[in-house]
Amino acid sequence: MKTGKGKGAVKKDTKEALKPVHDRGVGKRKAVFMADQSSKRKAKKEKMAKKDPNKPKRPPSAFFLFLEEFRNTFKKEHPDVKAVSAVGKAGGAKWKSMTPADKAPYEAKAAKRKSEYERLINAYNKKQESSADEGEGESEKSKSEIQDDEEESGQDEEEEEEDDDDDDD
DNA sequence: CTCTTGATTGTTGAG
DNA sequence: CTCAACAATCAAGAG
Repeated sequence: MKTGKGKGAVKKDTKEALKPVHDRGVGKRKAVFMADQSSKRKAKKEKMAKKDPNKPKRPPSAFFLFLEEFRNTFKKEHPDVKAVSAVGKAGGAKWKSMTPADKAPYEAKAAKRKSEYERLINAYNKKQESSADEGEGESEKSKSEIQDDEEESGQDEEEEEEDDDDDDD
């Protein structure tokens, strides 16, 4: 497999009700118009030139979560091999070997982290808003909307177990 | 930087 | 403006 930096990654519809306006026909509009327009990468570079230390890092995906565990296992079997690259390759191979059902628990956890991440981003966005407005906004007004909170509430730890063992398909 | 995959993000073109 | 889709960047782990 090519390890290009980025490969297939199509986002899912935000809403199931969202039906394709023009069928998937438009689909690869890139083939239609984007002959060799590399403006995309360029535009990014120009526009994205700011790093915010407050910006929360991305949550680990199911694969990463799996890797964490895999590293532990791999380390035991290969105490001499400390190269993360080796584990990465081995993990990737195994990951593909695993069935979606096995990945399910990891995906569930990943989804959880994503929820937390979303909340961080929310706070981060608000913060940007505040500071952007007044420059340094260490104001206390934000207490009404964003609450650091945690505890209580709701960390539901329900494991999403498939009720129906019935395999579809 | 190496290396894995996925997910989030961002830009752009079309409607 | 919004949708849709792709392209790219980034996430961690140890040397």
